Amino acid sequence: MSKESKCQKDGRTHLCLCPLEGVIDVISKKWTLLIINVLGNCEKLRFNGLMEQLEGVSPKTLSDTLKALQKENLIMKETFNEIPPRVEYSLTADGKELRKAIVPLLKWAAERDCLPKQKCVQNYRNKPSHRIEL
Amino acid sequence: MSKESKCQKDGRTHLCLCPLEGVIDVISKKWTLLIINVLGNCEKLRFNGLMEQLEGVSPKTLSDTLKALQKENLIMKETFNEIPPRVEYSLTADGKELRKAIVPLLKWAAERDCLPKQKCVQNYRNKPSHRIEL
DNA sequence: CAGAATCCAATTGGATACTG
DNA sequence: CAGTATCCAATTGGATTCTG
Repeated sequence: MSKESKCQKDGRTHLCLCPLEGVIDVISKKWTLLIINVLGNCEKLRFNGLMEQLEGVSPKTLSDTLKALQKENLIMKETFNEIPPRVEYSLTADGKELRKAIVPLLKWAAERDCLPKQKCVQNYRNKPSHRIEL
Repeated sequence: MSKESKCQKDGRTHLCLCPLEGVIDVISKKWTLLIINVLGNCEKLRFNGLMEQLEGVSPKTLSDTLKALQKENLIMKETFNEIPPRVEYSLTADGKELRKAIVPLLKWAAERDCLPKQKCVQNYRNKPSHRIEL
């Protein structure tokens, strides 16, 4: 989804950034909510730590998503000059706000597991990224 | 995003529906949050009413999204046998729960309009789908 | 370890025209 | 009015291999 949408004002077409559409860009990316959530749970995580917590994400996708989240100022990256390299990701203040804001959504989602089609009700909570710590 | 993910249990691989991933499927669709929001604002809306409120959605996309939301039992459709035809969409109880759950997210989004890059701060609130009524 | 690079399949969604 | 039918361009994200 494009971040820019057109607004009409006094006959001229110009660009605006609509926050609601902006947030949809952010949270609609497949792994975003999960990342925000686990970083909320764990405080700091390294690249491979995230790979594990997320279970199934590819390095490319994770890398892309992390960059997008940094650009949005939702997570921060701390690099240590060591060998082997160490990099730690954590939520920014904005990211923590977002995490708070999605908690009701996560709870709503978690409570929907009474749907008939599900077969793995007892198991999914074992997935680290599905744990919600308040 | 696929609705099914694999879970391991006692050596066997079987399918499960993880609610957290399920909800991401739902809300990550481009117009979903906007639809849930305007239906929360307006109670009942007809197809073309939604088209107007949403400003920029194509009939195909709206139609697809509405079907998906019905399937998820988030909105309901009421058809009247009249000519010309009349159809009204509204939130189900589940949909209303979802709406409540996303309010913090919408507010968070609305408060982010202090970002530097924006040029249309005064205007976006005029977009009906961006109004949030509590 | 923390990614970058490449390639590719599937999904998404927009534009447009048409219909009961 | 409330969609459906087509067609198509762009985006997304997975698999895999490689590297500082």
